[in-house]
Amino acid sequence: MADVRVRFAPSPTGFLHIGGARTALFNWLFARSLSGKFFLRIEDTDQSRSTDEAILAICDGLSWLGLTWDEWESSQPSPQRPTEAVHPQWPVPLRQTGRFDLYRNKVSYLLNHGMAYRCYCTAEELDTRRKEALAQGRPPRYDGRCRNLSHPILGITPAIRFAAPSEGDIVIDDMVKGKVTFEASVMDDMIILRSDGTPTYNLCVVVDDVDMNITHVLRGDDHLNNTPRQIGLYRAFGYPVPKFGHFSMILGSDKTRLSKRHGATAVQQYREEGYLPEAMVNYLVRLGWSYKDQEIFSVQELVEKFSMNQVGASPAIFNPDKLLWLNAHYIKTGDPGRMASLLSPHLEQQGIKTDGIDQDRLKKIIVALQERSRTLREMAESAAYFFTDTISLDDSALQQLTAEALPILIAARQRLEGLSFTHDTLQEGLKSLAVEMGLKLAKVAQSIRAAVTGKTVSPGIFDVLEILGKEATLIRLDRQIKRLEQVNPIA
RNA sequence: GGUCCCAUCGUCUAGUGGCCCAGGACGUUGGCCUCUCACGCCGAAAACACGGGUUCGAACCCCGUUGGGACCA
Repeated sequence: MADVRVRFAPSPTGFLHIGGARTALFNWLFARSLSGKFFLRIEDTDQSRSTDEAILAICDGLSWLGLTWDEWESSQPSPQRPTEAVHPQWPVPLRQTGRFDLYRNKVSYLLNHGMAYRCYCTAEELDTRRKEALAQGRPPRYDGRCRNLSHPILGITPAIRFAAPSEGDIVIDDMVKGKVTFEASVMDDMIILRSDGTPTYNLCVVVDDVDMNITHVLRGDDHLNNTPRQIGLYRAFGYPVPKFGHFSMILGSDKTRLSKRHGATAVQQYREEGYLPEAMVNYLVRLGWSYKDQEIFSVQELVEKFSMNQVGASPAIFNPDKLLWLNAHYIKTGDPGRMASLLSPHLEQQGIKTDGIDQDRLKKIIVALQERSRTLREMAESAAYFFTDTISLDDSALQQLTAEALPILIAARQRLEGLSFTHDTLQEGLKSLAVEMGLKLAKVAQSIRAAVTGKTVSPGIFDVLEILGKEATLIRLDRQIKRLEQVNPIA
Protein backbone atom coordinates (compact mmCIF):
# COMPACT_ATOMS: atom_id res chain seq x y z
CA MET A 1 0.00 0.00 0.00
CA ALA A 2 1.15 3.50 -0.74
CA ASP A 3 2.19 5.61 2.22
CA VAL A 4 -0.70 6.70 4.34
CA ARG A 5 -1.60 10.38 4.15
CA VAL A 6 -4.45 11.80 6.19
CA ARG A 7 -5.65 15.25 7.11
CA PHE A 8 -7.67 17.09 9.70
CA ALA A 9 -9.67 19.83 8.02
CA PRO A 10 -11.43 22.19 10.42
CA SER A 11 -13.16 25.45 9.60
CA PRO A 12 -11.57 28.25 11.58
CA THR A 13 -14.74 29.58 13.12
CA GLY A 14 -13.97 29.10 16.79
CA PHE A 15 -11.95 27.08 19.25
CA LEU A 16 -10.84 23.53 18.84
CA HIS A 17 -13.95 21.59 19.70
CA ILE A 18 -13.96 18.32 21.67
CA GLY A 19 -15.36 16.47 18.68
CA GLY A 20 -12.85 18.01 16.32
CA ALA A 21 -10.08 17.13 18.71
CA ARG A 22 -11.10 13.48 18.68
CA THR A 23 -11.28 13.43 14.90
CA ALA A 24 -7.82 14.96 14.79
CA LEU A 25 -6.58 12.45 17.35
CA PHE A 26 -7.87 9.45 15.41
CA ASN A 27 -6.32 10.79 12.22
CA TRP A 28 -3.06 11.46 13.99
CA LEU A 29 -2.96 8.02 15.57
CA PHE A 30 -3.83 6.35 12.31
CA ALA A 31 -1.00 8.17 10.55
CA ARG A 32 1.55 7.71 13.29
CA SER A 33 0.75 4.06 13.82
CA LEU A 34 1.36 3.42 10.13
CA SER A 35 4.32 5.81 9.75
CA GLY A 36 2.18 8.00 7.54
CA LYS A 37 1.69 11.73 7.22
CA PHE A 38 -0.84 13.84 9.08
CA PHE A 39 -1.71 17.23 7.62
CA LEU A 40 -3.70 20.18 8.83
CA ARG A 41 -5.89 21.92 6.32
CA ILE A 42 -7.72 25.10 7.17
CA GLU A 43 -11.08 25.20 5.42
CA ASP A 44 -11.56 28.91 5.26
CA THR A 45 -13.32 29.38 1.96
CA ASP A 46 -16.17 30.91 3.89
CA GLN A 47 -14.27 34.07 4.70
CA SER A 48 -17.12 35.75 6.48
CA ARG A 49 -16.98 33.18 9.27
CA SER A 50 -13.25 32.47 9.35
CA THR A 51 -10.76 34.27 11.54
CA ASP A 52 -7.04 34.15 12.11
CA GLU A 53 -7.65 33.92 15.83
CA ALA A 54 -9.53 30.71 15.25
CA ILE A 55 -6.69 29.29 13.18
CA LEU A 56 -4.35 30.09 16.02
CA ALA A 57 -6.72 28.55 18.54
CA ILE A 58 -6.98 25.33 16.56
CA CYS A 59 -3.22 25.03 16.14
CA ASP A 60 -2.77 25.84 19.80
CA GLY A 61 -5.25 23.19 20.87
CA LEU A 62 -3.69 20.53 18.68
CA SER A 63 -0.22 21.41 19.93
CA TRP A 64 -1.33 21.20 23.51
CA LEU A 65 -2.67 17.71 22.89
CA GLY A 66 0.59 16.78 21.22
CA LEU A 67 -1.03 16.23 17.83
CA THR A 68 1.78 17.57 15.70
CA TRP A 69 0.98 17.90 12.04
CA ASP A 70 3.36 17.58 9.17
CA GLU A 71 4.59 20.52 7.18
CA TRP A 72 2.55 20.94 4.04
CA GLU A 73 4.92 20.45 1.11
CA SER A 74 3.36 22.43 -1.68
CA SER A 75 4.56 23.36 -5.12
CA GLN A 76 2.84 26.67 -4.57
CA PRO A 77 3.08 27.47 -0.88
CA SER A 78 0.07 29.23 0.45
CA PRO A 79 1.01 32.81 1.27
CA GLN A 80 -0.90 33.14 4.51
CA ARG A 81 0.90 31.95 7.59
CA PRO A 82 -1.08 33.46 10.43
CA THR A 83 0.62 31.26 12.97
CA GLU A 84 4.14 32.16 11.95
CA ALA A 85 4.54 35.29 13.98
CA VAL A 86 3.28 33.66 17.15
CA HIS A 87 4.64 30.17 16.78
CA PRO A 88 7.33 30.04 14.10
CA GLN A 89 8.09 26.44 15.01
CA TRP A 90 4.63 25.24 13.99
CA PRO A 91 4.52 23.54 10.62
CA VAL A 92 2.65 25.34 7.88
CA PRO A 93 -0.91 24.15 7.45
CA LEU A 94 -2.62 24.27 4.10
CA ARG A 95 -5.10 27.08 3.73
CA GLN A 96 -7.82 27.12 1.15
CA THR A 97 -7.74 30.86 0.85
CA GLY A 98 -5.43 31.71 -1.99
CA ARG A 99 -6.22 28.56 -3.89
CA PHE A 100 -9.37 29.86 -5.53
CA ASP A 101 -7.70 29.81 -8.94
CA LEU A 102 -7.11 26.10 -8.55
CA TYR A 103 -10.76 25.46 -7.71
CA ARG A 104 -12.00 27.62 -10.59
CA ASN A 105 -9.70 25.80 -12.98
CA LYS A 106 -11.20 22.53 -11.91
CA VAL A 107 -14.68 23.91 -12.43
CA SER A 108 -13.72 25.04 -15.93
CA TYR A 109 -12.43 21.57 -16.62
CA LEU A 110 -15.80 20.05 -15.73
CA LEU A 111 -17.62 22.72 -17.70
CA ASN A 112 -15.48 22.11 -20.77
CA HIS A 113 -16.06 18.39 -20.56
CA GLY A 114 -19.79 18.63 -20.23
CA MET A 115 -19.82 17.43 -16.66
CA ALA A 116 -21.03 20.73 -15.27
CA TYR A 117 -23.42 23.38 -16.45
CA ARG A 118 -24.51 26.92 -15.76
CA CYS A 119 -27.56 27.39 -13.59
CA TYR A 120 -29.42 30.67 -13.75
CA CYS A 121 -31.76 30.08 -10.88
CA THR A 122 -31.21 32.68 -8.20
CA ALA A 123 -30.72 31.84 -4.58
CA GLU A 124 -34.09 33.40 -3.78
CA GLU A 125 -35.89 31.31 -6.37
CA LEU A 126 -34.27 28.15 -5.10
CA ASP A 127 -35.13 29.09 -1.58
CA THR A 128 -38.82 29.62 -2.27
CA ARG A 129 -39.00 26.42 -4.33
CA ARG A 130 -37.39 24.53 -1.51
CA LYS A 131 -39.85 25.90 1.02
CA GLU A 132 -42.74 25.09 -1.26
CA ALA A 133 -41.54 21.55 -1.68
CA LEU A 134 -41.13 21.15 2.04
CA ALA A 135 -44.59 22.57 2.68
CA GLN A 136 -46.09 20.11 0.22
CA GLY A 137 -44.17 17.26 1.77
CA ARG A 138 -41.97 16.73 -1.27
CA PRO A 139 -38.20 16.31 -0.98
CA PRO A 140 -36.52 19.67 -1.57
CA ARG A 141 -34.44 18.64 -4.55
CA TYR A 142 -33.15 20.75 -7.38
CA ASP A 143 -35.14 19.77 -10.46
CA GLY A 144 -32.32 20.14 -12.99
CA ARG A 145 -34.21 22.69 -15.05
CA CYS A 146 -31.05 24.46 -16.23
CA ARG A 147 -29.26 21.29 -17.17
CA ASN A 148 -30.35 21.29 -20.80
CA LEU A 149 -30.47 25.00 -21.45
CA SER A 150 -29.01 25.71 -24.83
CA HIS A 151 -28.53 29.45 -24.45
CA PRO A 152 -27.37 31.60 -21.55
CA ILE A 153 -29.92 33.81 -19.88
CA LEU A 154 -28.70 37.36 -20.22
CA GLY A 155 -28.38 39.60 -17.24
CA ILE A 156 -27.88 36.82 -14.72
CA THR A 157 -24.52 35.61 -13.49
CA PRO A 158 -24.93 31.86 -13.29
CA ALA A 159 -23.81 29.44 -10.63
CA ILE A 160 -22.16 26.24 -11.79
CA ARG A 161 -23.72 22.89 -11.07
CA PHE A 162 -22.16 19.48 -11.26
CA ALA A 163 -24.08 17.18 -13.61
CA ALA A 164 -24.28 14.21 -11.31
CA PRO A 165 -24.69 10.79 -12.87
CA SER A 166 -28.17 9.56 -12.02
CA GLU A 167 -27.86 5.86 -12.61
CA GLY A 168 -26.59 3.04 -10.47
CA ASP A 169 -25.51 2.84 -6.85
CA ILE A 170 -22.63 4.51 -5.15
CA VAL A 171 -21.18 2.15 -2.58
CA ILE A 172 -18.81 3.30 0.11
CA ASP A 173 -16.76 0.68 1.91
CA ASP A 174 -16.50 2.73 5.04
CA MET A 175 -13.75 1.85 7.52
CA VAL A 176 -16.08 2.52 10.43
CA LYS A 177 -19.60 1.92 9.18
CA GLY A 178 -19.02 -0.85 6.70
CA LYS A 179 -20.80 -0.91 3.36
CA VAL A 180 -23.01 2.11 2.80
CA THR A 181 -25.07 2.30 -0.36
CA PHE A 182 -26.58 5.38 -1.96
CA GLU A 183 -28.79 5.43 -5.02
CA ALA A 184 -27.41 7.83 -7.57
CA SER A 185 -30.92 8.74 -8.66
CA VAL A 186 -31.75 10.51 -5.41
CA MET A 187 -28.81 12.86 -5.70
CA ASP A 188 -29.46 16.22 -7.27
CA ASP A 189 -26.98 18.39 -9.14
CA MET A 190 -25.04 20.26 -6.53
CA ILE A 191 -23.67 23.73 -6.98
CA ILE A 192 -19.88 23.67 -7.19
CA LEU A 193 -19.30 27.36 -7.91
CA ARG A 194 -21.61 30.02 -6.54
CA SER A 195 -22.72 32.89 -8.72
CA ASP A 196 -20.37 35.17 -6.78
CA GLY A 197 -17.48 33.04 -7.97
CA THR A 198 -16.72 31.26 -4.71
CA PRO A 199 -16.27 27.51 -4.81
CA THR A 200 -18.45 25.25 -2.76
CA TYR A 201 -17.48 22.96 0.10
CA ASN A 202 -17.79 19.64 -1.70
CA LEU A 203 -15.70 20.81 -4.62
CA CYS A 204 -12.87 22.21 -2.49
CA VAL A 205 -12.68 19.09 -0.38
CA VAL A 206 -12.24 16.84 -3.36
CA VAL A 207 -9.81 19.10 -5.17
CA ASP A 208 -7.70 19.51 -2.04
CA ASP A 209 -7.75 15.88 -1.03
CA VAL A 210 -6.58 14.95 -4.50
CA ASP A 211 -4.00 17.70 -4.58
CA MET A 212 -2.67 16.56 -1.22
CA ASN A 213 -2.65 12.91 -2.21
CA ILE A 214 -4.84 12.04 0.74
CA THR A 215 -5.19 8.26 0.97
CA HIS A 216 -7.72 8.01 3.81
CA VAL A 217 -10.46 10.51 4.52
CA LEU A 218 -11.30 10.08 8.20
CA ARG A 219 -13.88 12.53 9.48
CA GLY A 220 -17.11 12.91 11.41
CA ASP A 221 -20.16 11.09 10.15
CA ASP A 222 -21.88 14.41 9.61
CA HIS A 223 -20.06 14.17 6.28
CA LEU A 224 -21.25 10.73 5.37
CA ASN A 225 -24.07 12.11 3.25
CA ASN A 226 -21.62 14.28 1.34
CA THR A 227 -19.46 11.34 0.44
CA PRO A 228 -21.39 10.00 -2.57
CA ARG A 229 -21.45 13.47 -4.11
CA GLN A 230 -17.74 13.75 -3.59
CA ILE A 231 -17.17 10.35 -5.11
CA GLY A 232 -19.07 11.57 -8.14
CA LEU A 233 -16.58 14.39 -8.43
CA TYR A 234 -13.58 12.07 -8.05
CA ARG A 235 -14.93 9.98 -10.86
CA ALA A 236 -15.66 12.96 -13.07
CA PHE A 237 -12.09 14.13 -12.67
CA GLY A 238 -10.78 10.63 -13.15
CA TYR A 239 -9.09 10.69 -9.77
CA PRO A 240 -8.45 7.66 -7.59
CA VAL A 241 -11.03 7.52 -4.80
CA PRO A 242 -9.51 7.42 -1.30
CA LYS A 243 -10.67 5.16 1.53
CA PHE A 244 -13.27 6.72 3.79
CA GLY A 245 -13.96 6.34 7.48
CA HIS A 246 -16.73 8.19 9.29
CA PHE A 247 -16.63 8.53 13.07
CA SER A 248 -19.82 8.94 15.01
CA MET A 249 -20.58 12.18 16.72
CA ILE A 250 -19.88 13.00 20.32
CA LEU A 251 -23.16 13.82 22.02
CA GLY A 252 -24.07 15.76 25.13
CA SER A 253 -25.81 14.23 28.13
CA ASP A 254 -29.20 14.73 26.46
CA LYS A 255 -28.05 12.80 23.40
CA THR A 256 -28.03 15.78 21.11
CA ARG A 257 -24.94 16.99 19.39
CA LEU A 258 -22.41 18.30 21.90
CA SER A 259 -22.70 22.05 22.22
CA LYS A 260 -22.11 24.91 24.60
CA ARG A 261 -25.26 24.04 26.50
CA HIS A 262 -23.50 20.91 27.75
CA GLY A 263 -20.67 22.85 29.38
CA ALA A 264 -17.16 23.27 28.13
CA THR A 265 -16.69 22.13 24.54
CA ALA A 266 -13.41 23.87 23.75
CA VAL A 267 -10.26 21.93 24.52
CA GLN A 268 -8.53 25.07 25.72
CA GLN A 269 -11.13 25.55 28.37
CA TYR A 270 -10.11 22.26 29.92
CA ARG A 271 -6.51 23.35 29.99
CA GLU A 272 -7.57 26.48 31.84
CA GLU A 273 -9.53 24.42 34.31
CA GLY A 274 -6.45 22.40 35.12
CA TYR A 275 -6.73 19.33 32.95
CA LEU A 276 -3.67 17.53 31.64
CA PRO A 277 -3.33 16.92 27.92
CA GLU A 278 -2.60 13.22 28.45
CA ALA A 279 -5.88 12.90 30.35
CA MET A 280 -7.77 14.57 27.54
CA VAL A 281 -6.13 12.38 24.92
CA ASN A 282 -6.77 9.25 26.95
CA TYR A 283 -10.39 10.23 27.48
CA LEU A 284 -11.06 11.15 23.87
CA VAL A 285 -9.50 8.04 22.44
CA ARG A 286 -11.80 5.84 24.52
CA LEU A 287 -14.79 7.61 23.08
CA GLY A 288 -15.31 5.23 20.22
CA TRP A 289 -12.12 3.22 20.38
CA SER A 290 -11.17 0.39 22.69
CA TYR A 291 -8.45 -2.11 23.31
CA LYS A 292 -9.78 -5.07 25.29
CA ASP A 293 -10.46 -3.96 28.86
CA GLN A 294 -7.71 -1.40 29.03
CA GLU A 295 -8.55 2.12 30.20
CA ILE A 296 -5.21 3.83 30.69
CA PHE A 297 -3.03 4.44 27.67
CA SER A 298 0.14 6.42 27.19
CA VAL A 299 0.46 8.14 23.86
CA GLN A 300 3.26 5.76 23.01
CA GLU A 301 0.97 2.81 23.66
CA LEU A 302 -1.79 4.34 21.60
CA VAL A 303 0.48 4.69 18.62
CA GLU A 304 1.35 1.01 18.98
CA LYS A 305 -2.17 -0.24 19.60
CA PHE A 306 -4.44 2.02 17.63
CA SER A 307 -6.37 0.38 14.86
CA MET A 308 -9.39 1.46 12.86
CA ASN A 309 -10.87 -2.03 13.32
CA GLN A 310 -11.51 -1.23 16.94
CA VAL A 311 -13.31 2.03 16.28
CA GLY A 312 -16.99 1.67 17.13
CA ALA A 313 -19.83 2.84 14.94
CA SER A 314 -22.25 4.17 17.52
CA PRO A 315 -22.29 7.69 18.91
CA ALA A 316 -20.82 8.40 22.34
CA ILE A 317 -21.98 10.69 25.09
CA PHE A 318 -19.40 13.01 26.58
CA ASN A 319 -18.95 12.11 30.24
CA PRO A 320 -17.12 14.79 32.26
CA ASP A 321 -16.89 12.53 35.32
CA LYS A 322 -14.73 10.02 33.57
CA LEU A 323 -12.50 12.74 32.18
CA LEU A 324 -12.09 14.03 35.72
CA TRP A 325 -11.17 10.58 36.96
CA LEU A 326 -8.55 10.19 34.25
CA ASN A 327 -7.19 13.61 35.04
CA ALA A 328 -6.90 12.67 38.71
CA HIS A 329 -5.09 9.53 37.66
CA TYR A 330 -2.52 11.43 35.61
CA ILE A 331 -2.03 14.02 38.32
CA LYS A 332 -1.48 11.26 40.84
CA THR A 333 1.09 9.48 38.73
CA GLY A 334 2.71 12.51 37.11
CA ASP A 335 6.31 13.58 37.63
CA PRO A 336 6.38 16.26 40.36
CA GLY A 337 8.87 18.36 38.46
CA ARG A 338 6.63 18.50 35.43
CA MET A 339 3.56 19.10 37.60
CA ALA A 340 5.39 22.03 39.17
CA SER A 341 5.77 23.83 35.88
CA LEU A 342 2.21 23.06 34.85
CA LEU A 343 0.91 24.20 38.20
CA SER A 344 2.56 27.64 38.15
CA PRO A 345 -0.07 29.45 36.09
CA HIS A 346 -2.75 28.11 38.38
CA LEU A 347 -0.87 29.29 41.44
CA GLU A 348 -0.60 32.71 39.87
CA GLN A 349 -4.35 32.65 39.44
CA GLN A 350 -4.64 32.10 43.16
CA GLY A 351 -2.63 35.27 43.60
CA ILE A 352 0.59 33.45 44.44
CA LYS A 353 3.82 34.80 42.98
CA THR A 354 5.80 31.96 41.48
CA ASP A 355 8.85 33.89 40.37
CA GLY A 356 11.42 33.06 43.01
CA ILE A 357 9.57 30.05 44.30
CA ASP A 358 11.57 27.33 46.05
CA GLN A 359 11.34 24.43 43.61
CA ASP A 360 12.19 21.71 46.11
CA ARG A 361 9.54 22.95 48.48
CA LEU A 362 7.04 23.20 45.63
CA LYS A 363 7.74 19.61 44.67
CA LYS A 364 7.11 18.48 48.25
CA ILE A 365 3.80 20.30 48.22
CA ILE A 366 2.88 18.68 44.95
CA VAL A 367 3.75 15.22 46.21
CA ALA A 368 1.56 15.87 49.24
CA LEU A 369 -1.34 17.04 47.07
CA GLN A 370 -1.11 14.72 44.08
CA GLU A 371 -3.33 12.08 45.60
CA ARG A 372 -6.04 14.53 46.57
CA SER A 373 -6.30 16.78 43.54
CA ARG A 374 -8.35 16.03 40.50
CA THR A 375 -7.29 19.10 38.56
CA LEU A 376 -4.33 21.47 38.68
CA ARG A 377 -6.74 24.19 39.66
CA GLU A 378 -7.84 22.19 42.68
CA MET A 379 -4.23 21.55 43.53
CA ALA A 380 -3.42 25.23 43.39
CA GLU A 381 -6.39 26.03 45.62
CA SER A 382 -5.31 23.41 48.12
CA ALA A 383 -1.74 24.69 48.07
CA ALA A 384 -2.58 28.30 48.83
CA TYR A 385 -2.00 28.18 52.59
CA PHE A 386 1.57 27.06 52.12
CA PHE A 387 2.37 30.38 50.51
CA THR A 388 0.71 32.94 52.72
CA ASP A 389 0.79 33.48 56.45
CA THR A 390 -2.46 35.38 56.43
CA ILE A 391 -4.70 32.37 56.18
CA SER A 392 -8.39 32.62 56.81
CA LEU A 393 -10.39 30.02 58.70
CA ASP A 394 -13.25 28.33 56.93
CA ASP A 395 -16.45 27.42 58.78
CA SER A 396 -15.50 23.90 59.71
CA ALA A 397 -12.10 25.08 60.94
CA LEU A 398 -13.82 27.63 63.14
CA GLN A 399 -15.97 24.89 64.60
CA GLN A 400 -12.88 22.86 65.28
CA LEU A 401 -11.14 25.66 67.14
CA THR A 402 -13.22 25.91 70.29
CA ALA A 403 -12.28 26.41 73.92
CA GLU A 404 -11.71 22.70 74.02
CA ALA A 405 -8.96 23.02 71.44
CA LEU A 406 -7.09 25.73 73.29
CA PRO A 407 -5.15 23.56 75.74
CA ILE A 408 -4.27 21.22 72.89
CA LEU A 409 -2.86 24.05 70.85
CA ILE A 410 -0.90 25.34 73.79
CA ALA A 411 0.57 21.94 74.54
CA ALA A 412 1.28 21.28 70.91
CA ARG A 413 2.98 24.60 70.51
CA GLN A 414 5.23 23.82 73.46
CA ARG A 415 6.08 20.38 72.18
CA LEU A 416 6.64 21.45 68.59
CA GLU A 417 9.00 24.20 69.59
CA GLY A 418 11.52 21.65 70.73
CA LEU A 419 11.19 19.29 67.78
CA SER A 420 13.06 19.21 64.54
CA PHE A 421 10.54 19.54 61.73
CA THR A 422 10.83 16.30 59.87
CA HIS A 423 7.95 13.91 59.26
CA ASP A 424 9.14 11.15 61.58
CA THR A 425 10.11 13.23 64.56
CA LEU A 426 6.90 15.23 64.25
CA GLN A 427 4.93 12.02 64.19
CA GLU A 428 6.75 10.66 67.21
CA GLY A 429 6.40 13.91 69.14
CA LEU A 430 2.71 14.48 68.49
CA LYS A 431 1.74 10.86 69.02
CA SER A 432 3.35 10.81 72.43
CA LEU A 433 1.78 14.16 73.23
CA ALA A 434 -1.62 12.71 72.45
CA VAL A 435 -0.94 9.75 74.72
CA GLU A 436 0.23 12.01 77.52
CA MET A 437 -2.89 14.13 77.27
CA GLY A 438 -5.12 11.09 77.10
CA LEU A 439 -6.42 12.15 73.70
CA LYS A 440 -6.71 10.51 70.34
CA LEU A 441 -4.22 11.59 67.76
CA ALA A 442 -7.18 12.62 65.63
CA LYS A 443 -8.15 15.28 68.12
CA VAL A 444 -4.66 16.72 68.32
CA ALA A 445 -4.11 16.55 64.58
CA GLN A 446 -7.38 18.23 63.73
CA SER A 447 -6.79 21.08 66.13
CA ILE A 448 -3.36 21.74 64.73
CA ARG A 449 -4.58 21.31 61.17
CA ALA A 450 -7.34 23.84 61.60
CA ALA A 451 -5.04 26.37 63.24
CA VAL A 452 -2.26 25.98 60.73
CA THR A 453 -4.15 25.56 57.44
CA GLY A 454 -7.49 27.18 58.20
CA LYS A 455 -9.20 24.03 56.99
CA THR A 456 -10.19 20.64 58.29
CA VAL A 457 -8.96 18.95 55.17
CA SER A 458 -5.34 18.73 54.19
CA PRO A 459 -2.53 16.28 53.50
CA GLY A 460 -1.17 14.33 56.45
CA ILE A 461 -0.48 16.73 59.29
CA PHE A 462 3.16 15.69 59.67
CA ASP A 463 3.76 16.44 56.00
CA VAL A 464 2.00 19.76 56.30
CA LEU A 465 4.09 20.80 59.29
CA GLU A 466 7.31 19.66 57.72
CA ILE A 467 6.64 21.69 54.60
CA LEU A 468 5.45 24.69 56.58
CA GLY A 469 8.48 24.65 58.83
CA LYS A 470 8.79 25.49 62.48
CA GLU A 471 8.66 29.24 62.22
CA ALA A 472 5.45 29.50 60.21
CA THR A 473 3.82 26.76 62.25
CA LEU A 474 4.51 28.47 65.57
CA ILE A 475 3.34 31.82 64.27
CA ARG A 476 0.05 30.33 63.13
CA LEU A 477 -0.43 28.41 66.36
CA ASP A 478 0.29 31.49 68.43
CA ARG A 479 -2.20 33.49 66.46
CA GLN A 480 -4.98 31.02 67.13
CA ILE A 481 -4.01 30.56 70.77
CA LYS A 482 -4.21 34.31 71.22
CA ARG A 483 -7.54 34.50 69.47
CA LEU A 484 -9.02 31.72 71.56
CA GLU A 485 -7.73 33.20 74.77
CA GLN A 486 -9.51 36.43 73.95
CA VAL A 487 -12.75 34.69 73.15
CA ASN A 488 -12.55 32.38 76.17
CA PRO A 489 -10.40 34.03 78.83
CA ILE A 490 -8.87 31.52 81.18
CA ALA A 491 -9.79 32.40 84.69
C1' G B 1 -40.33 15.36 4.18
C1' G B 2 -36.17 12.55 1.68
C1' U B 3 -31.46 10.10 2.29
C1' C B 4 -27.92 7.98 5.44
C1' C B 5 -26.05 6.30 10.17
C1' C B 6 -26.66 4.19 15.10
C1' A B 7 -28.90 0.80 19.18
C1' U B 8 -25.05 -4.14 25.49
C1' C B 9 -25.52 -1.51 32.82
C1' G B 10 -27.13 5.96 34.11
C1' U B 11 -22.28 6.75 30.96
C1' C B 12 -17.74 4.78 28.05
C1' U B 13 -17.21 0.01 26.39
C1' A B 14 -15.55 -5.84 25.94
C1' G B 15 -18.12 -9.19 23.10
C1' U B 16 -17.22 -10.72 15.56
C1' G B 17 -22.68 -17.98 16.55
C1' G B 18 -21.49 -22.11 21.73
C1' C B 19 -16.00 -19.74 26.51
C1' C B 20 -21.85 -14.86 28.33
C1' C B 21 -28.14 -16.54 33.28
C1' A B 22 -22.83 -11.06 29.55
C1' G B 23 -16.61 -8.92 31.38
C1' G B 24 -13.92 -4.12 32.52
C1' A B 25 -14.08 1.23 33.64
C1' C B 26 -16.52 5.99 35.34
C1' G B 27 -20.49 7.20 38.44
C1' U B 28 -23.67 5.33 42.61
C1' U B 29 -23.41 2.36 47.00
C1' G B 30 -21.66 -1.04 51.58
C1' G B 31 -17.12 -2.13 54.11
C1' C B 32 -11.70 -2.11 55.25
C1' C B 33 -7.45 1.16 55.88
C1' U B 34 -6.88 5.91 58.57
C1' C B 35 -4.61 12.20 62.11
C1' U B 36 -8.84 14.94 58.35
C1' C B 37 -9.68 14.59 53.19
C1' A B 38 -8.13 11.72 49.58
C1' C B 39 -5.40 7.31 47.56
C1' G B 40 -5.67 2.21 47.86
C1' C B 41 -8.13 -2.48 48.73
C1' C B 42 -12.57 -5.80 49.12
C1' G B 43 -17.90 -6.22 48.05
C1' A B 44 -23.00 -4.76 45.95
C1' A B 45 -26.80 -2.95 42.73
C1' A B 46 -27.03 -1.98 37.52
C1' A B 47 -27.52 -3.63 30.48
C1' C B 48 -28.02 -7.28 25.41
C1' A B 49 -34.69 -1.57 22.91
C1' C B 50 -38.95 -4.63 20.97
C1' G B 51 -41.03 -8.36 17.50
C1' G B 52 -40.20 -11.88 13.91
C1' G B 53 -36.98 -15.13 11.38
C1' U B 54 -32.04 -18.16 10.14
C1' U B 55 -29.58 -22.00 13.20
C1' C B 56 -28.92 -27.82 17.11
C1' G B 57 -27.63 -23.02 19.39
C1' A B 58 -27.97 -15.99 18.86
C1' A B 59 -25.93 -9.97 22.43
C1' C B 60 -23.46 -11.57 17.92
C1' C B 61 -26.50 -13.06 11.15
C1' C B 62 -31.27 -11.31 8.31
C1' C B 63 -36.05 -8.55 8.21
C1' G B 64 -39.43 -5.33 10.48
C1' U B 65 -40.92 -1.95 14.51
C1' U B 66 -39.56 1.66 17.88
C1' G B 67 -36.21 5.17 19.54
C1' G B 68 -32.00 8.44 18.77
C1' G B 69 -28.58 11.13 15.56
C1' A B 70 -26.74 13.47 11.02
C1' C B 71 -27.15 15.64 6.29
C1' C B 72 -30.15 17.98 2.48
C1' A B 73 -30.03 24.98 4.05
